[in-house]
Amino acid sequence: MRIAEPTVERLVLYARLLKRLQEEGVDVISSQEIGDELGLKASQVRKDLSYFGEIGKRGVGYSVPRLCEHLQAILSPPRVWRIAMVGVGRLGGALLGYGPLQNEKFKMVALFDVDPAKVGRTFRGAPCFHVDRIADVVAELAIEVLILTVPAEAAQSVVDRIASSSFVKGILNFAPAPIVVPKEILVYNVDISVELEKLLFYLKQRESQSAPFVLE
Amino acid sequence: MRIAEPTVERLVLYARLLKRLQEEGVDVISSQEIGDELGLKASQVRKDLSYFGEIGKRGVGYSVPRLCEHLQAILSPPRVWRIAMVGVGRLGGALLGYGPLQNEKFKMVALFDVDPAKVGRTFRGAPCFHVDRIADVVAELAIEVLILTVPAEAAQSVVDRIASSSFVKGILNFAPAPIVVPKEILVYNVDISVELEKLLFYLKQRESQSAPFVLE
DNA sequence: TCTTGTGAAAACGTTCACAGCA
DNA sequence: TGCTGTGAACGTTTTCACAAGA
Repeated sequence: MRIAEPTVERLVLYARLLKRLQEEGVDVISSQEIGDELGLKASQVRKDLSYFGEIGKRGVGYSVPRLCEHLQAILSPPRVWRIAMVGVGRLGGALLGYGPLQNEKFKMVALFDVDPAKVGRTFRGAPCFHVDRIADVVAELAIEVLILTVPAEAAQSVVDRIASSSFVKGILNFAPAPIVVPKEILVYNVDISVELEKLLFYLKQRESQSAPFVLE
Repeated sequence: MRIAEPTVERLVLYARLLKRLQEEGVDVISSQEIGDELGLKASQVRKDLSYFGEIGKRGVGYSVPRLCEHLQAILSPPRVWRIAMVGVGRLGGALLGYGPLQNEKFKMVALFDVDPAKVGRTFRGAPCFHVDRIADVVAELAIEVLILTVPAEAAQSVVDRIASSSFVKGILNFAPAPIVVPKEILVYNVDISVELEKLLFYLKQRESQSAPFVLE
């Protein structure tokens, strides 16, 4: 069955929350309580969880350890993904050491950059290659996922260089630019300035709504 | 009229694209061409643009300078927002210098951290205060928007300290934690590890689909 | 003829409301 | 009685299909 993207997003949040609750020694939790914690309707929580079988107990709620394990299983990868980061600038560098991204689900096996000062060095255990060598290195090291933290102008050229080989299956794109990829490659965009623009747009809207004598 | 969030997101992408096209000296563009560039259906592009009046020419397309100006006007804020960043760690530091966030739509007027080595200093023109002083400083400097780049555990406590005063109207939350805010405050979450988890989830799904003899 | 603008239809996601079970 | 699981209703967003205009 196909699981909708908003559902997957919430599943990650449930998994995080349940892990915390388990550490706190909570035994049982209701869909209502989960919803309160995460700002969701109880019915939403129940529907999301029901896609993966009956896991709660009617009249009682969800066993925290059981639901936690269940969610881990749903979100656990089939194996450890081999991933690489392209662009070890300010943002890339920050993400390399970013706690929430230190994860047992993948192994950072290579870095790529154009800066001669970085190429040849090793950062947090991952060797840095020149981007010009990306096609070869991706094949040699069997890299499956790329984290793209290059400037907008460079994003598409990186994609083009790895698109022909069928090693890369997914890209997490931080570049503020849309990238065109073959449909075999799955792309998620994290576009920081788009999020900020959206926030400012709706703040503007709210402001003009509350302002008197302005019709829009 | 209320504009749907997915529409606003695409408007930002249109604005970016049109700006580039204008610099390249392109004169006219069709909804089909815009769609091809951004991976959207032409009908989607037309519907989005039509919410703000008839801007194209039938049989011809959209005038690039005209559409560009139109989009700027839609997305332009009523004034320069006064914003602050809470948490000048690895990620916060990277965002401070991040090109796409150097923006004439807002001014970074303050930073907050708990690290004594940072408090009292100035980074990129913005003075850094101790987080304990946030309630006062937000009021003094009339800060309207916060960028939250603190650890997950600290996010809610920051919010609680500024929630009572009605200065802060929006928060861009990078902490991998849900935050509870009064409904007057608008929150956008940028949760990097959630995006990566979603990518890995769907990669897993694709893999198990193509694998033979596995029914799921 | 070509491309926009737009109602209507379809697809998608959320919420409701209640049956079913502890 | 209380809370889950779920079909049906609802609301939202996307896509279609075509009339209207350059």
